[in-house]
Amino acid sequence: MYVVVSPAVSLNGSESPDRNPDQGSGRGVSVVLTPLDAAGLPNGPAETVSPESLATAVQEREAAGRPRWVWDDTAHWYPMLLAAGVRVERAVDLRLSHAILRRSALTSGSALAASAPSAWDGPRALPARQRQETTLFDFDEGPVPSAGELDSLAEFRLQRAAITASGDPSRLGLLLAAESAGALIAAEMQFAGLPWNARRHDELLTRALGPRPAPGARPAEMEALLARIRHELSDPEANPDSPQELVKALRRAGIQTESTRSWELRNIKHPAIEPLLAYKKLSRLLTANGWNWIDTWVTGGRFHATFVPGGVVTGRWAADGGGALQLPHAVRGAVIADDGWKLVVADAAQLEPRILAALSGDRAMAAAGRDQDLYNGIVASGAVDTRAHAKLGMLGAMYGGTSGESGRMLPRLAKAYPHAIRFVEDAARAGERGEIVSTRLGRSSPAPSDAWLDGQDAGGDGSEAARRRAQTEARSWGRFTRNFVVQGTAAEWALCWMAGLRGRLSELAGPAAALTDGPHLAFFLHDEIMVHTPGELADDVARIVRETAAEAGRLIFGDAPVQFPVTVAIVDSYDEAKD
DNA sequence: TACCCGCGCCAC
DNA sequence: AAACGTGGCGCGGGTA
Repeated sequence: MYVVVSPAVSLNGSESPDRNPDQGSGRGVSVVLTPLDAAGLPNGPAETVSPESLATAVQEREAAGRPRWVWDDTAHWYPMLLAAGVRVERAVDLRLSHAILRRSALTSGSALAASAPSAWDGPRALPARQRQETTLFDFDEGPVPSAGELDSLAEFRLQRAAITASGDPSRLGLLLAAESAGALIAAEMQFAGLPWNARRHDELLTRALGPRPAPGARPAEMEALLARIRHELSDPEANPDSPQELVKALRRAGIQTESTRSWELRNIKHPAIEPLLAYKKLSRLLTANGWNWIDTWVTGGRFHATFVPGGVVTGRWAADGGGALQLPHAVRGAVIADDGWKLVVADAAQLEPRILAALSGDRAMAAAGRDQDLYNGIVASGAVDTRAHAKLGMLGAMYGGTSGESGRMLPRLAKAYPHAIRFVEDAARAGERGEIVSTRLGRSSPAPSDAWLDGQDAGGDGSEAARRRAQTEARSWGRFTRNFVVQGTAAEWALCWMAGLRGRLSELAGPAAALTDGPHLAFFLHDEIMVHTPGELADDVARIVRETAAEAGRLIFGDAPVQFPVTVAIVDSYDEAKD
């Protein structure tokens, strides 16, 4: 059973749907709930409810039969339901699904793929704090649509038709279910927030930087380092906050450097370098995750990150605000479970090479990862001599690295794991030819831009410079498609993992407790998840985390002989979880 | 004042 | 040792 949730639109246009109404203000249009069968045909009476009574109506239907809620944008509808204490089990996010189906090679012949760009290709609903800062619609392509174009019933039927007619409905069906579940999870995680102890964070900052300085002033530790830098450079004006000025100051002191990047400075022998590197480290901590960050992002002991499902072309999530996907290890000690609660932190071990082994059907690589660290398994097979080399080589193979240690490992890996290496090489060659590549479940890469295609044309019969530029661009796009298939399929695995985990957590404690009263997902980072749970359930959660990881592998790869082990830590503080 | 871009660095 | 994928973000320094 599906129920479409859509704004009521009157024919005279006096009520127009607003994708970003002021939540909770009472303004906004009525909402229609339309029951549908799997083919998209009505199978019950539609009901019109006021915005104020939407949550109650959803709650009632959820309790009665757990329908699959169909709406244009989870980021628009679900936060207000969550704020009212309503959790839904299943949903279809039409906007996220549309983005996948429009581009997928599996649905290239569908009416949906052929349709003109519309509001369905537009951006997600924005969180409240950004609404005044951005225009409502900001399109990369196509005209600005009228809001009335967002006809969720029609779009749902278009999507069902595209999926049914695709060569492999089960793959796309799984992908869209996982993507939509991810949208629910993202909203729930933002609602619950990551437990964040501002006092502990302040202690960490004070230990590293000194006490919080007055606004605009440097912390004491940075001031002390600055004095040392200036002394060692014999330059009382040296300014490490400006790369341009710093390069000049370094050159005046006889230090030849092209940039002020830490890795370049690290190779220079000069007494100013050590305090300079320390200064840069502290400066980064201060500006990115210092006291201002706490003031901006921590409220009520929680960091309410905005996760953006589908925000990355490969299908990875992006984040918006607070740098949620780049929380530095230096402040993870401030992530502390509530009293009597635990953090269950789980990390998929060597996820991407395992994904590659499964994608390519490379039995030797699958064997290398069986019941052990995959990189150690590669060493044990005799292909390379150390774990570091195995890791470097595999990352290079998946990223398209050619130089250094990584490039030197490639021939050995290609010999030991020919199927795996050929798989990524094929993806790279396809990209270089301008072709599209797809993940296991059917998310396809974007076509190269017109500028890229023009460049390739120009390289064919143009000057030597044009030819070289074309080759450089071709190889660059090849590195993108090479990585796309692995990173994108790893993202699918992670979505399936999370979706399965979410379901099992709600079974464990009951759906009523699943928002914040019981074990719930609190954080996600590409191949790592965190559950905030009452302490007495932590062992159960840890077991479920492992089981759902294995299930995700079976869902996507069937009985492929590749394991997907996870390292699980039950801790009070995020920094106790080993990386 | 508002915007834009390059730099550098954080995460995976 | 630094070149090889996906991102976000704050800053300095420039422009409109």
